[in-house]
Amino acid sequence: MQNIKVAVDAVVFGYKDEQLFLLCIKQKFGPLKGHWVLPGGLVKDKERLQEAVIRELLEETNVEVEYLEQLYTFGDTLDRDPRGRVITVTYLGLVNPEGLKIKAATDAMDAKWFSVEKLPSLGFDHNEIVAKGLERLRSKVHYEPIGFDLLNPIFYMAELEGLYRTLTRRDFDRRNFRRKILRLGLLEDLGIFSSPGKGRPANKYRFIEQRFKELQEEGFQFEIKFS
Amino acid sequence: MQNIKVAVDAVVFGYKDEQLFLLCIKQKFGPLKGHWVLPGGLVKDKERLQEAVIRELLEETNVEVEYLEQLYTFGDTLDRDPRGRVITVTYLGLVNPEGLKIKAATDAMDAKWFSVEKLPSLGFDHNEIVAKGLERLRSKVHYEPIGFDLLNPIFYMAELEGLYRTLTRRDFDRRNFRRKILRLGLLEDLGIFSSPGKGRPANKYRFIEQRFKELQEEGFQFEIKFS
DNA sequence: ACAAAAGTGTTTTGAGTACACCCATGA
DNA sequence: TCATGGGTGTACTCAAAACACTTTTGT
Repeated sequence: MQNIKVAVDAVVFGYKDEQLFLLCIKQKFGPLKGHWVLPGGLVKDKERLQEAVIRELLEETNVEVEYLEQLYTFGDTLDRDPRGRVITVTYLGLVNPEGLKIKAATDAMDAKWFSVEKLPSLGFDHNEIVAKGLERLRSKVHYEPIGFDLLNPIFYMAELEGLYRTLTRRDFDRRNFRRKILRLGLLEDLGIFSSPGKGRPANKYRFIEQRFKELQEEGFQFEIKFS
Repeated sequence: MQNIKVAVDAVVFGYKDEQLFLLCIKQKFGPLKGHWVLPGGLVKDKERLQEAVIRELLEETNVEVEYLEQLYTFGDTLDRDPRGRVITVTYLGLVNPEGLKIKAATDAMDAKWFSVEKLPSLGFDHNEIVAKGLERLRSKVHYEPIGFDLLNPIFYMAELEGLYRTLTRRDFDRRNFRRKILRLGLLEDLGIFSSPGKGRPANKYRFIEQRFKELQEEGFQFEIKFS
């Protein structure tokens, strides 16, 4: 008779000011009490996997994600928990700046956003999971328009540019990036908005979800590369 | 107390003569007795997931794969089996022509290679799993050199070309493909071999695994695209 | 000699890159 | 007016695409 438990864990990223953040919670019970870990928990018998992730995220962090996809299933740590073997189906989630802010308020609780550059040592094999999530995000951003889920629905070109700079960890020409991403025909120019600071006021843009879906039907492949 | 069982299933592809084949087995017991399904089964308590796949493949089909990677975890069919909920971690496997032949001999048993073009209706949600596997294979072949695992270690350029034609379902210029793949610097020209049929005898080539790993370290990205 | 398949060469196009330059605001 | 960042234009490079052509075998 098989004795394996099934859990879900979420690698949720947020973005702000050229920095990528990871959502963590502080363990309250169990052998890892006091350690930081990823949000997650056991799946209920009558619950879909993705539902379980969304539920745990709400319960533990009060965060709602903009984007969610299955990442990988980790199940090779045979003796992680003395009470029995656990395999965990992990998900990659993205929140926009709203989600990021809300959480900052509940900061005093047991959930916190960590800069990806200064991650603490997480419990279980969660650092490994984060690595997988980061890798997925960083590679996927090249050939799927998921970066937009980390921004406000309406954004400045410089923000999109900064996001890509942060995620790809590459430096590229501002002007060429602009042209490259505009040529895809997926951004709507919303005209000039109030100036955010110094210099000439900038236009804001919007990702045209609908247009993307249309193009996708025709076999279009989103792609943005850097030298 | 959670009551979920964990299984693995394998989507194993082979290739021959411009055709892609899928490995299936005929169910001997249970409610789906007599139906074709993917090789797989329950994971043992002290067994890694990938080990379970390899074990099941050997037990059920006597096939050894050349390549194996985790595909996706299906767990949303809450009432698939009356005896309880099962989530299944699926794997994508590739065999070279050797593996394909061996199996053809055991044909009379309960394992069989089906042309992907003429797949039967599989039990459970296995057709959905195959779709996922096909999609993964077809997209991954563009940016990772996994196609070679479907060929003999030594191959004619025309074979490689046919493989890419089959997988991408696109027609492209023979000569441009040749140049494109040679320019990557990952193939060793082994010189002229015996002529396989009509026409001028062809050179054989070998994928230089070692060279690929070296380049990968330097941040090289394998990529082969078609218009 | 001819068909068939392998291998090489050439032209054209267009995206990627690296720049210089102009524009509109705040101070 | 000057500094600052936003937006536009242009020359160069090089891979991708579309071709014609030559080479080497079997029949």
